[in-house]
Amino acid sequence: MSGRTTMRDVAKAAGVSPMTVSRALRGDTMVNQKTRDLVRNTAARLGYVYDTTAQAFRSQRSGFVAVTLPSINNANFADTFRGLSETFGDLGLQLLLGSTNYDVEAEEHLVRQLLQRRPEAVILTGGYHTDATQQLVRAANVPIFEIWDLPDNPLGHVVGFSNADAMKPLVQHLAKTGRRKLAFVGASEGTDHRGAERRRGVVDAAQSMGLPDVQFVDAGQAPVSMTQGADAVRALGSTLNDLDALVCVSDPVAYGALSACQRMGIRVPNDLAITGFGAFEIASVCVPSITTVRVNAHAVGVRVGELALRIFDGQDTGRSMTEDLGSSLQVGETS
Amino acid sequence: MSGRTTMRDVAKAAGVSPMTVSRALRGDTMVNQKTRDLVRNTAARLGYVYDTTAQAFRSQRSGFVAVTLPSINNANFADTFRGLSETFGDLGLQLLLGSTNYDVEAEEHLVRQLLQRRPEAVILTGGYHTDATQQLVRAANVPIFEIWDLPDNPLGHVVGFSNADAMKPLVQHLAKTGRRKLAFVGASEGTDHRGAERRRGVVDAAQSMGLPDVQFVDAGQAPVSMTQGADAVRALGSTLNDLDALVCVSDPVAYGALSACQRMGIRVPNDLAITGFGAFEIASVCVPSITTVRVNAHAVGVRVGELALRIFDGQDTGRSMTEDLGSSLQVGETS
DNA sequence: TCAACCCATGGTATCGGTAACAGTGATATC
DNA sequence: GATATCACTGTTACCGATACCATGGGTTGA
Repeated sequence: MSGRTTMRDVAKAAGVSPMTVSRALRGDTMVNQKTRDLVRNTAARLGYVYDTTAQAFRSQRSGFVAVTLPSINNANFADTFRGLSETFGDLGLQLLLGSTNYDVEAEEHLVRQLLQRRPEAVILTGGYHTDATQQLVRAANVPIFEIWDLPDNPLGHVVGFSNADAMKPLVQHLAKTGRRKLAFVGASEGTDHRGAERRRGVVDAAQSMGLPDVQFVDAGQAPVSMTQGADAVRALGSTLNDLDALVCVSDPVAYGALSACQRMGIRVPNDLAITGFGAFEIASVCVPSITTVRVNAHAVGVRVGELALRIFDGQDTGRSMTEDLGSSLQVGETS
Repeated sequence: MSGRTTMRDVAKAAGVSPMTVSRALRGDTMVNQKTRDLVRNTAARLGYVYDTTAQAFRSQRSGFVAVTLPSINNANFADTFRGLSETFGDLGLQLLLGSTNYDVEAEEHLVRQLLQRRPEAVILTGGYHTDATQQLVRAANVPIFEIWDLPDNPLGHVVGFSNADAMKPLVQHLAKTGRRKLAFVGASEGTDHRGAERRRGVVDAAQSMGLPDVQFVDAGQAPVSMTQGADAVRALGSTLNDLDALVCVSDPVAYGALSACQRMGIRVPNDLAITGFGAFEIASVCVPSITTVRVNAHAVGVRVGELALRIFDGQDTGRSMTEDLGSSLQVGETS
């Protein structure tokens, strides 16, 4: 009477054992249909609410999957999360979400906390983590997924794409349309690992194509916002005249750069090309539309869920799987 | 040996009782500093990972706060979530997030699932729910918060603002600058309750100011995207010439409308005014910048956390609190 | 010297489900 | 008619932490 209604109460009211209540409510095991209905009705009548914590405790299966994202306020990561949510939801698993704010130390703290909930799988964005984080998730002894990147030494499974390789077709496209002097607009060194990879891809591609050195425009701490992108470009001032193209770390940054150019009277794409990354909605809606790189963020989430299902089902145990979902150039009006 | 390391193992290795390990690791209770260090070192050496599920079970405190949002892919809701995350994180509580996709039935399903985790508080976006949802959360007997709205019959506490009232200064501003024939661009009836409130606010304000009837432009299912906004405006065709202003349900929709106008050669604001809602970053960055309504999404999250703290501390028990955080007009270049 | 008190620690029962195994009655098989 | 098989239900013992109470040794004060 003091606490909430439990299975025991339901059992008593229905005249059966608690075990039968457990079976009737879960539905997977054998119970007479009549008994099942009786129990379910009784439970509903008493307003019984199943206690997943107790179930998780006894069965040693939390029903959780831990997910870390650099930022939740990002359409692409949100899409990935949606994909994960749908797929794992179908498996009866709930997502435990944490945001690292692009900081590996924060990620470590977060992972420590998430692991205490005994997740049945761990999904980390990116392939760059502190040593402690790596040790922790390895010791957890559950499937590990690294997403949105193709790490050299993965912790477990990988579903992503090469951020560096993704930039090659973009640079080729720019070179082919006569742009030679490029600048990369991105976050300060050391904050955004995937952004740094993209920059590396641009620098390497430019070099291999015989273009002059790629200038770096520091737009501040990750995640770089539209405003930061606009400010960084505005700060370039007349230096902009020497450039042929601004290769931005993301579409929001590219859009900020575009708006700054519009305010400064620089004609895009005539005077300057601008490119983004991520194929955010704004890239195709804005005027002029932005040349960008499409990555299927939603598919990353779905694919992780599908692989996890195969692993839980006992297929593909042991072997670490890597899925390169690739990326594709999406040419817009800014180049 | 078979399972994971438990407190018993740590206790044995450190030569103390499990009870002492429990106290030493939690840190709030009385333990000799030397013993505490010994236990902590032993735990670290053994790679012990605290089991929050067991703790939650035994102490009947899950450490969870349930949150439902209409969509995670929305900068404003993401800001609210961030505010919640920060504030509840400081209280040692973890957020359990679910997305309803603007559907009260989906919300009911979600709430049912979340309550099984025995959250210590429930936070629902909006004030419109199914009867079953209302019954469920009431029966849960924990603090309830409804956010982003000011419901007439709140379930518990409220932190938000009036979506209808927020539109009044906007319509006044439009009227004052000579715009008379307004159209509201938003989601189909019945999908977006807060959007419908905004529309009602516009209709009422226009009426009380003696403006002609406000036309409704259906842009499709919520959440209405930039693309949907652009398509809806494009579909209006020459009808646009009869209008003075497009009042859009959100900034993304307004931006879509703006881009459509730019492509159609309609001059904004000369031929047509456009307004948004939410003060998304794009509203201030784009050219021309969009007139919008600023709501402090982040503050909603923070405020809920602060109120929850007061409730948990035993102050303000019983009484239902309502916090109207208001909103403010942010005039841009599109009007 | 002894009661009163505090600090630090240990022992035991228990939170609400379910795994594992043990019945029980009905029907099928030889 | 005895046995095997099946469908269904019950009994018992936990999962890993901690609430609650007990206890031992040291200090204080009269």
